[in-house]
Amino acid sequence: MTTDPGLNPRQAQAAHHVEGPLVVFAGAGSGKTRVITHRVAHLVGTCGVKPWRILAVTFTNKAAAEMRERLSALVPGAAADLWVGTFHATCARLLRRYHEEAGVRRDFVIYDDTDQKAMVTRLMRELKLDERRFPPKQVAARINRAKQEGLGPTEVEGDDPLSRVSRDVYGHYQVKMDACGALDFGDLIYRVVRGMRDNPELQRALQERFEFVLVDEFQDTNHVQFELVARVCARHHNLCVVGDDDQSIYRWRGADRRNILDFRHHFSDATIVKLEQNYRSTQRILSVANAVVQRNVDREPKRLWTDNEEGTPVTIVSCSDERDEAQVLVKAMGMMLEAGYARNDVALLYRIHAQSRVFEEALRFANLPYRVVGGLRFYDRAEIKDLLAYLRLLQNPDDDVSLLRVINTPPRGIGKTTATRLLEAAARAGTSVWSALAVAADDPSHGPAARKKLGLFRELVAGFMAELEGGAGPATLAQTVLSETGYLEVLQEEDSVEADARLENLKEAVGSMIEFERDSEEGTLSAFLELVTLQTDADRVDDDDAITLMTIHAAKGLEFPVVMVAGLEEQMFPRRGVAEDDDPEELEEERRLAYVAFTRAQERLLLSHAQVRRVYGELRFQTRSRFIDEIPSDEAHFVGQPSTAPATGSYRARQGPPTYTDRGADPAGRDANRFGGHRGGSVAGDSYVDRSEAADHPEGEEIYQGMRVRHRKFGVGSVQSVSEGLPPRVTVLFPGVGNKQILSRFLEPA
DNA sequence: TATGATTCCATTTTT
DNA sequence: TGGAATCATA
Repeated sequence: MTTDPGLNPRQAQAAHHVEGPLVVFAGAGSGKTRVITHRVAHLVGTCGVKPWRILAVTFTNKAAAEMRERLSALVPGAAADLWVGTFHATCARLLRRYHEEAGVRRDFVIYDDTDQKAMVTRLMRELKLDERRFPPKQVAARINRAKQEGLGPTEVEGDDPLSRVSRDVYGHYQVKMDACGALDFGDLIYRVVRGMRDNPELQRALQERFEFVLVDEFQDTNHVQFELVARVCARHHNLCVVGDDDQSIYRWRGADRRNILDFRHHFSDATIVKLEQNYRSTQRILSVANAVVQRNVDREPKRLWTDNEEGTPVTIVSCSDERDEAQVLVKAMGMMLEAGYARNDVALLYRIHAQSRVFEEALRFANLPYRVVGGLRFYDRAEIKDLLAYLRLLQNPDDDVSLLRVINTPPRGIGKTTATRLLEAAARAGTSVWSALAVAADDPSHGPAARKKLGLFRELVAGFMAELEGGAGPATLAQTVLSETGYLEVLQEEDSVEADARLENLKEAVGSMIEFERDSEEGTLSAFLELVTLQTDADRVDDDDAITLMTIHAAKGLEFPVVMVAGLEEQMFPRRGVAEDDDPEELEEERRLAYVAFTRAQERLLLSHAQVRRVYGELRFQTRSRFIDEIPSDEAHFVGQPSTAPATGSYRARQGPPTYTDRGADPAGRDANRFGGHRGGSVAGDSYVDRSEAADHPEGEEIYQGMRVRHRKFGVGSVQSVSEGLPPRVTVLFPGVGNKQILSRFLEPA
């Protein structure tokens, strides 16, 4: 057995495992990615496994890209041939390759959740079902749930009205989707699995193709995903799964932790490896995270430990209300920056998106650049979806959802009445809307004006299709579509800020298509469309120097030197819905969520709670979270007014209420120097006073282009540019670091 | 067909 | 409370 440099014994054991099932319980920050990549490298490099016989599945495109990148460094040349991708992307690829065996169209389009909802809504209207009683959203959720369980329309259980309706709609939905040549996200996986169930040929082909299978984040897999990998591995038994049951936070999406917890029962000869050494966080941060998650009953026993420094105590701040909380945390952020942390080092995490607003306001007021992760995705913007709908329509005219989206966008006089008649005609004939459109010219139910307009639209689209046939790429097609439909013109004439932003977005979209044509092998429209629907904003680069705001869910897999978690109050976090059902499973998931949040922190962790909070416009008196009370008091430092009453509940009473010291000027925690000191700066209690003085006395005139300045963290650099305004912001080029935007008060002449 | 009024609803969202 | 989505009305 070779010894990989820099792998600890456990990591090496996992990395060098070759044959047979393997489960790796990888605690937060335990070097999981290293293990995975080294194992693949070992298989290819040492064992001589052909890279294209290895399948590695991740949950995000980002993780897939990262894995591929790291592998190309370890095993040059092989990385391109490996099957690395998300469940969805991998299945899409398989379905294209084996479309016949799996019984899907080769040129299928992929519907995202919005498209799916549009389809369900339309279907329910056609079926004359009461949308009030049975919200399409819920029905769609039922359909998705069924697919996650690997169940078809007839196999869905439940006798309540919603279940019946959902079952009914599900059946019709699949027929309709088929007619449209569309697959939703759930279908991608479900159809592969069904193909394998129904067609032994396909099953055998896939089993033979993949000699080694590796699944990351296995705690987040659902039932079909489990069935998929189990079937694929049934022949070679070389299934390696990696994950952490304590970080399972997607139960509500159908993820089942039993997949990893019971792995040893499903594969009785499985090797079990636990990675418990954490390389990320200080001892105190870990012990706080451990204290919270260890209260869970249903978990694989393990305890994360570290050789890292003890670190500063975790700071817990009590605030009067959510605005106060925002002010206090923003002030603390300022101190961290003064102590030498970069803005990119600091993250603010919260349980729900709605919490971000107050923080955004406070950050804007303090002039601190920030970025909010999540929210509206680029490809979800209306104008982008419009453009993509046109493009999808060209690829597959039977795609009803896309057709209906653009048939009157921009407005071309095809109103509701005409559209409804067209839909009815399609339903009567049992065809796609496009087919109905072809015969609409002879359909007497449309008036002469309507017929003419429908004909014009059909010709317009047919013209685009001819261009596609002629070999035009996505960028060219997009430009043609935007100009010939009058889409650009309408926006230009509107001449508003919003319209300009839309034009800008469309430009960016076309730009990305040009890039795609240049960089990708195929460069085809269908390849582009697939990429775009399976991609999220998480993949977009975020290299600007800013403080990061996001939900805890979005933070999974990331790490930051400084992490703040807001809103540690009962009902908020742990989150409880209006329906006061005490589901212990849900509480355990909240606890895992807290564990994920806390273990994002490398050096400093700050938690806050408010005593009063406005929720849906109503004032609510909050009790601090039980999670706070579960933290060992010698690991924490309490700041601010003590909370009203300690949380009550079934948990063990702590050793008496925590003692909060006066918050005063020190929300960042006393004695910041205790931590290592390599950050150089102190987070002195009075440092924010300097900041306010600095704001009163702008130092703009003292800083000039080309000047050499010193920053506590980045060292000496040269000023590239100075922006006007209060406070003045300076771009400085630090050798070896790059350009940084820095407030002038953090700089001194060098 | 476009706008303003009204009503409804409200965790988390890897694809 | 605030936003999105739907409805009513010119």
